[in-house]
Amino acid sequence: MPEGPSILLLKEATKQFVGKKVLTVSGNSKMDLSFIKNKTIIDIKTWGKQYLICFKNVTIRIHLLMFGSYTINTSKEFKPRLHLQFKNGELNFYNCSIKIIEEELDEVYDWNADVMSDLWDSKKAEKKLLSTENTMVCDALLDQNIFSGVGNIIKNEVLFRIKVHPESIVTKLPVKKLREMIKEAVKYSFEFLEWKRKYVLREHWLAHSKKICPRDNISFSKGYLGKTHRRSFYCNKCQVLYK
DNA sequence: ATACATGTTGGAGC
DNA sequence: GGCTCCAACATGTA
Repeated sequence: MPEGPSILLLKEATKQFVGKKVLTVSGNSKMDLSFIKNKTIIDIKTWGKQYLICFKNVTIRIHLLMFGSYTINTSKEFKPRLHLQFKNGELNFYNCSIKIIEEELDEVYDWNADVMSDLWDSKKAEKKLLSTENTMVCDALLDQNIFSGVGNIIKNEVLFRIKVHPESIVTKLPVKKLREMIKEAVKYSFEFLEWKRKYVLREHWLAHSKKICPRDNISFSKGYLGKTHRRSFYCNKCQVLYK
């Protein structure tokens, strides 16, 4: 489930644990995380698709990858990768990737690259995009160093909205189009967030996993494009190829 | 019911 | 070293 907006919802739902002390740590993670027992969560942050549980001097990074899931104050039948027990409540993560971060987060993360952060910097994104060489827009949108939080659904929807073919080369886009792409990546992410919150995300898809272009009423093309080989749905008629 | 997917990482091979 | 491909992880959905 997790593109950036979904992780923001996870953050919202777990803010209740900030200030709480971890009473028990368990799970089937290969990593030894017992050292966070009796530590207090001082903050919960996100960077794109990454969920960050902050303790004094250390952060636990959770990435839900493609099929990760979580439960709050309930549990599933099978064993979680990570279970955190609090005095009132619990937090469980399943099938996720876990990392321990000991560095200062500001050293690890470029907050300006997170499309949903208050610190998002579109000018900086533009600079990064202009410094790419021979890069397709379908790959650029998925580049977490440029658009942290953007995933495949957002990619497909943004390109459809701005009428750009996924195989277009970033540096061949007119500057106006490039800026439109940057702007729309942010705008769509926030719309995604609100639709997801109301469980109506899917019904708002115009391109992703669709068969027919709603603008031209002709078949969408489907391909595993770019270096990332991720599914692209696009209309050869209304989405312009800049090459 | 078989195949595929909202993602990333690390290693092999060139 | 850098690029690309591939397997691996694992579950919900069509």
